[in-house]
Amino acid sequence: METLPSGPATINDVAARAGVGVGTVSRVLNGRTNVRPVTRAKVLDAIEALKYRPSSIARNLSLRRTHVIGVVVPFFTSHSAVERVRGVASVLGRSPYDLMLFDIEAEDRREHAFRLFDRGDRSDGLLLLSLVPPDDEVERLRAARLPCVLVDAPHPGFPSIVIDDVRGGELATKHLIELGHRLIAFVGDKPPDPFRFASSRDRTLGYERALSQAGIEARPEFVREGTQSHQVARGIAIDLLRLPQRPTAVFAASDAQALGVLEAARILGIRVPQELSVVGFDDVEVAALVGLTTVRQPLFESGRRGAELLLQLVAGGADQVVEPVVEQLPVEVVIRSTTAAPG
Amino acid sequence: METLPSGPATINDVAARAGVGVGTVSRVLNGRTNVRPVTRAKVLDAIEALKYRPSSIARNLSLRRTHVIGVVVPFFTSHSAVERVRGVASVLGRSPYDLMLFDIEAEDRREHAFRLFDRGDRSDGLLLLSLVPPDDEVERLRAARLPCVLVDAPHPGFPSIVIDDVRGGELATKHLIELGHRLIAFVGDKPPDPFRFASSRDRTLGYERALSQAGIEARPEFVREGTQSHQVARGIAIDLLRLPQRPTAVFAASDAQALGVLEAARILGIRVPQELSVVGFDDVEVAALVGLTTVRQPLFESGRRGAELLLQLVAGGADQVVEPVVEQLPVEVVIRSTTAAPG
DNA sequence: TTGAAAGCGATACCAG
DNA sequence: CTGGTATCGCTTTCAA
Repeated sequence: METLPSGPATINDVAARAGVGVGTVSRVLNGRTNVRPVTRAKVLDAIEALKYRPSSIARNLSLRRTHVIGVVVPFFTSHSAVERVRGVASVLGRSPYDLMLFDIEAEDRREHAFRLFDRGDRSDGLLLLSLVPPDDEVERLRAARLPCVLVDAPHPGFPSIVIDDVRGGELATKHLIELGHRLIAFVGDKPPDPFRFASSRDRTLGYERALSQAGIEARPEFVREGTQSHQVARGIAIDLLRLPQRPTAVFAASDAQALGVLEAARILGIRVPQELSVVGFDDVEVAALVGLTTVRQPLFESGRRGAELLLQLVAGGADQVVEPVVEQLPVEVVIRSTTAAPG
Repeated sequence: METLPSGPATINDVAARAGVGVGTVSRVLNGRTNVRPVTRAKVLDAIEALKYRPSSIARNLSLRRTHVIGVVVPFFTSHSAVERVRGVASVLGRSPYDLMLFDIEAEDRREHAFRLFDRGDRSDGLLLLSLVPPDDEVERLRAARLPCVLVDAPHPGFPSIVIDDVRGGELATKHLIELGHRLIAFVGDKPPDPFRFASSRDRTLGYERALSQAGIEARPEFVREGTQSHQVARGIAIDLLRLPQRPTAVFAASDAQALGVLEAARILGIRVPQELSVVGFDDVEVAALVGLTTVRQPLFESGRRGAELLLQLVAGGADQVVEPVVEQLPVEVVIRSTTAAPG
């Protein structure tokens, strides 16, 4: 009979069976018009009979493209990151691109750096969420002409989707000031590691600016730093709320941290918002559920826009001139039930 | 001087520059020992000078493996799915495998079916979360000898990680019965589409079983079906709570739906748990935050185990005999503050 | 319109 | 030990 089917059918098998050349099969596969209908039919029959499916790997090699978009995200454990990834997925889902997820939290930094950027040929484009690549990586990315877009992190070399964190921090703090608060504390992130982007720091800046604009003296003991986890934030907040001169309001650099503050208040028997006002940042889904007043940033939208922009770059080809545009998304305070005038 | 560097350096460039054959370069690259130190040094120098990085694509083609694990997830918008993916990511992060995410919610079914399983050569293994593949796909997966593991969905052909949904539903309902409730309603999913797994249906079964065991007559008007979204569940719950004979307790097939029920109660001014008890299912993070009594299933753990099992299969090679073991993870009721004896 | 052949960039076998 | 060459499965000139 025929050659024994060792493994899945290849384009050669199809060509042989249809009695044509591989080139012709390829043309049919790619919807080229310059194929006689009769020939096309023969090829289609062979494909059907052999249950042939083209190998995307071989295709990748030949075309020098992967149809994959890489999404690099630190700390995939955070709600905000997930929300952004959702935005990305919503765009890629309607495109021919697949989504490769690189969670650098889960792996050793060195290994990651090696693997991810090994050549940049695992994906046709990279979306970096909330992290700024070190300079040497930037250089390699450019050398590899790999389209890149940053979300929630600024970099002079790449287009980026950001928000005005300073302004966000300012808005939150102003809201508290306008309610009449004067003793306002801040709970934020630790100083960032080389990879992560320091959005929290900018929010601190906004906090300080709002205070000084209102003529309120900043108290060093009111500014605390920890990690994003609400557990850690809770501990920090407990310290804060045990101060001899206790703050009447807390602005947290993220909703996760704000939730920790809320827990701390509950533990200490401090009523919110009567005795303590709390403002978060992000407006993750939980915020609405627990009635947390917060600064909303368009998380899903940022992922969506980032993906759109990246797809555009990818489509534009490697030779286009990419200007590192900075797209700024709006922020706004969403007032719910964790803030009120000081008791 | 040398050939102009059109694109990144290849293994040929390295071989030429080092004055050796490509075979030797490949050996060095792959850490083979049978290379003279001097030769190795020359190759390493050339690699360094050329900033050469091997092409993973070409590697894939030659090796016939991708070092990618595909994770197929419907409804990536749900917390439980995300939690599972986290579990998967935690395992893959410490492995040489990358994670490709296929969100079939975001794309057209037909397109998906074509793309995802086109040949199965985009990944070395597939993890299917909460969905059962249609029979023809199963056949293709087997034909392609692509290792597969199901999480939160049973199938006679593949190993799977599951929980006992019937028992979960039973436990939840029993908890309510033991509190003294007799008018217990159920809010669950719609009948499943061909793809999605019907865990909700099994939970209904458990609900019914618990009722009958307690000698409580099941009321058809107390069993409602909608979607997973809490918005829809809220609407359904409002209907339910407006019934002439209103239930004193509701068991929801997921925490998302339970949150909808909670909202409904708030809207109607019904106090929880005094006038209405609510039990959810999953124990997503939010559940703890809002104090929801729920049936805990190990979401993260299920992803973790699934990934571990899959990696094992992948390592085992294509020729091993895979018995479709079913691994069952435990469920338990977590009692918080949304359940109490009927008022 | 179509077939033959040359890449794409690695791995692996086979002599030497 | 090492170089040469076939191979992986597809796309794409280049002639015919």
